[in-house]
Amino acid sequence: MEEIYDAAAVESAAQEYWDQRHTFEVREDSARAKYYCLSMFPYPSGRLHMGHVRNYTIGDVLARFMRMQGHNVLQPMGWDAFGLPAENAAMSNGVPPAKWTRQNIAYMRNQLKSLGFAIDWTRELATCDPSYYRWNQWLFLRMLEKGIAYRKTGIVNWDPVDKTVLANEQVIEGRGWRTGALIEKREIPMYYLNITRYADELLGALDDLPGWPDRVKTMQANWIGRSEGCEIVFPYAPDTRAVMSADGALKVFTTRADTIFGVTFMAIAAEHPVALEAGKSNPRLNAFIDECRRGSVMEADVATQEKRGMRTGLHVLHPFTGEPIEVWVANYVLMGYGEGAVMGVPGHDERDFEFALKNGLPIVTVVRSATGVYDEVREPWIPAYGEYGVTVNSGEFSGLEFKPAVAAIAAALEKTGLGRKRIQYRLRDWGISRQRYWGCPIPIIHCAECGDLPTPDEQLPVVLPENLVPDGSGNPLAKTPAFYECVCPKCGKPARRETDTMDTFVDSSWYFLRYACADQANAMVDERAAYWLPADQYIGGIEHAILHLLYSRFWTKVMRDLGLVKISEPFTNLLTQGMVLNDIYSYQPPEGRKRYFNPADVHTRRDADGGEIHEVTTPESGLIRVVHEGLGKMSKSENNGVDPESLVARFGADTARLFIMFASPPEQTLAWSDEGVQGASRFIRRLWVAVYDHVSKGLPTKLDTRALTPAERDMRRAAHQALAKATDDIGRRRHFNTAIAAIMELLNAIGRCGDASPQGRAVRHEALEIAVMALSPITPHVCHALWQGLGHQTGLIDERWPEVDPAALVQDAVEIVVQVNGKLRGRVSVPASADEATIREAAIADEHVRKFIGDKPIRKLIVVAGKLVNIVV
RNA sequence: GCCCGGGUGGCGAAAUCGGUAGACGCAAGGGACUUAAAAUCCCUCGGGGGAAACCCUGUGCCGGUUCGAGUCCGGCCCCGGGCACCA
Repeated sequence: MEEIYDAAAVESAAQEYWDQRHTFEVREDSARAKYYCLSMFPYPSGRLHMGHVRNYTIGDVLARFMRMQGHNVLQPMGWDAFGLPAENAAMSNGVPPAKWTRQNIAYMRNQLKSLGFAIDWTRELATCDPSYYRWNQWLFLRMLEKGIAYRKTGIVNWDPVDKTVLANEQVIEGRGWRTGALIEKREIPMYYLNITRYADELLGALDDLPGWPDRVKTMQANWIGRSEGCEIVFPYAPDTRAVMSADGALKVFTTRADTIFGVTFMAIAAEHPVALEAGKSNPRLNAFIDECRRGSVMEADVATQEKRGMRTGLHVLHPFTGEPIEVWVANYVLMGYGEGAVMGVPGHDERDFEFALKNGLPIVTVVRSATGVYDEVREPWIPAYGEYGVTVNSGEFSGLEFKPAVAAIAAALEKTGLGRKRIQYRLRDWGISRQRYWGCPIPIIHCAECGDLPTPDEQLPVVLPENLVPDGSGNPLAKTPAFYECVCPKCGKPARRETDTMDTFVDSSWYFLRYACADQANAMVDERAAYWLPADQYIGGIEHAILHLLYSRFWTKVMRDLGLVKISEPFTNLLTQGMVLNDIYSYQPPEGRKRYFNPADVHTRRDADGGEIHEVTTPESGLIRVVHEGLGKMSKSENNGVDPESLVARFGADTARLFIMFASPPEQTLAWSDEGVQGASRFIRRLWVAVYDHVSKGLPTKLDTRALTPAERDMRRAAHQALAKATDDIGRRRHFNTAIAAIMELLNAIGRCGDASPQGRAVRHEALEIAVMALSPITPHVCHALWQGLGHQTGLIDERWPEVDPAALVQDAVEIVVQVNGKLRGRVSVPASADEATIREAAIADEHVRKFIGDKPIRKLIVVAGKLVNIVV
């Protein structure tokens, strides 16, 4: 082996070795245990960033580790290739999204290859290829047949200047990002997937996912949000009936039917038909409705905005008392969620309480506190008002606890047809229509006479033209007759093709199935999916904890119900990687769009008061001062990614991999800093030198474990302890940083041991082999070279993971910590086999401990076997 | 606003089931080697006191449970993620 470690030479040699032997190409093999190691595929944004390196190194460590444990390992890679950034890039530089995307894929593929991941590249896929997205279209049509896909209206952000629909990300403080125009809500027809049909199963099946982190399961359960309650009908009063020129009712859902007698107002959404009718004859109300219809559709905005309302002057009737109740329009009630109406119980709901105070509405106490905290609800609000208690002022339903009250009220409502018990989910159906170009076309044909028809299967795929360049003024597909002009499959007359495309979450909801059979031209999936799925390990960012992971679970269940797969859940084990954060710097010019600057280009200095000043030199305006917005996940939109390329060029892929794995455990959020990269590089060089020094003196004699000196036994124990720790940390705990620390400690121990005797060299040889093998999943290239340096002809990746020798771990004596009143006062060494009485005596006998006991009587003495004694005086 | 995480030295972190707080590394300071630099090796390194032995104190803040709390419970503060059209 070479004396000097040359990362570039070592890495290209190792990669060539694997490539030539097609080491990571795998076939289905029913005789071997399979291990499908899946990482979330990247969006081809242009360059890898450290979040990708972290994600794919975690996957690679597990793939290589499991392979060395004897599994048939599949680790695939692909591209989540449709999406908004390609259109944005097209707008700024005139390149078609397809070209931009494919260039990025080519570049990033090379970056991934330079990092030496054990990927089967023969299965690579990109979601923008017709051979992939045709199956989106095909399955969508099957869903349409089953009624899982359907059409209804939905609300979108509308930019009135560019006359285009904007993504939430493109709405900044209520204005369009390019035009600065105030955004309006607009209702348009869209396609939806009926995920709520699966709500119950998606919720219940979380219990069958022991390999998922609790925090993800909790988030999903809360997102689905099952609540038991009542649907209650408030019939129109005569005034409302007159305005609506029909009979009707406001329908609400509530989990607090026990408070029905506390209803003092009704709140409806601005888009509600009753609101719209009432607005026609009331200009002030109409203006308020208009105001509500502007602004954001985002839940975060709706929830934080000031709660405002205006009376309609109309009334509905209380289902029990028949009393008229005033109907208000409120900006916090959303039409898209439930029936667009809620009952207002200011006595026992905090939001209603504030609304009532502000608008001078009556507050009625209808629940008596179970703990006697209050008699009557009055200002200010206290949390106890919202708690369960016993009903009062509720007519025949007074004096009941929560559950019996709800049961009695629901039964009474059912009798009169004015309500019933119902289960409601917070989860809403998944709207998949996007008024955008760079996505999978929705395979629908609109015929003036025959209506909306599915594109016949034999005409699939509906191919997206790849040469268009969006300009920000709406979907270019809608301006391209060659795309949208078509023939009605039913009547043969000219018809118009749907120009909306699918949400890119559709693409990512099943790509992991396609990897099993990416070359299959005649079906969405084939029998190979049955071999590989479910994925044994899925790895990806915690930011996908809800949407992507929930959609993938839903999609899998739909495919199961269509008989396409046998599995119900796609991912057996989930590792949610913490985000790699970096500083965000921005500059808001007096006019136009906010610009973001990469932290690498920002210079920070201190002003006279010690405050920080951040500056960037720009070609067009010279030195400008930028604002530090804080830390955020590395993303293209905030331009705070760190390209690993320079790190790889300077130190090599192994150092980059080792550094990111050593920085923290994978689930933890990581604020980016390259401090410490020197240490990773240094450690690899030290390992190289240790192996070189060892083998340059010739290969050792055979190890004879019975003929070791105490020091040699210590060395051997250190090696096997490190192996045991690394095996457990990688295989079970997934704490790669402490596995690395254990191997560092081992190398330190090897360095301290100067034993040059034949058995001393044999022990060192074993220890070095353990260090090289245990580190190999993390730094595979250098370990590949060192393995050959240690005298092996084989490729390390084809070796079996070493076994811990239990005999090597045996210790004669153990150190026991002695506390007096919980404070550390001494340490005693006792035989490993010592019983409790011996330990107790040794502890009390310790001179230093006695000083602290003094002449005080021992009141209590706790012995923790093998660890600690606590003496209480 | 709601849901989910996190907060430990100058920095990244460790402490796996309530039992020695700071393993392993970075940075810094001191020293060795060198004409010099780099690299490498050795020593110091939470704060306070002390010549030292050692003592006191310390895991975001306030309170509690326990022989013993970074870890469990209650209340807060701050940071990050998600909130359905960024991916």
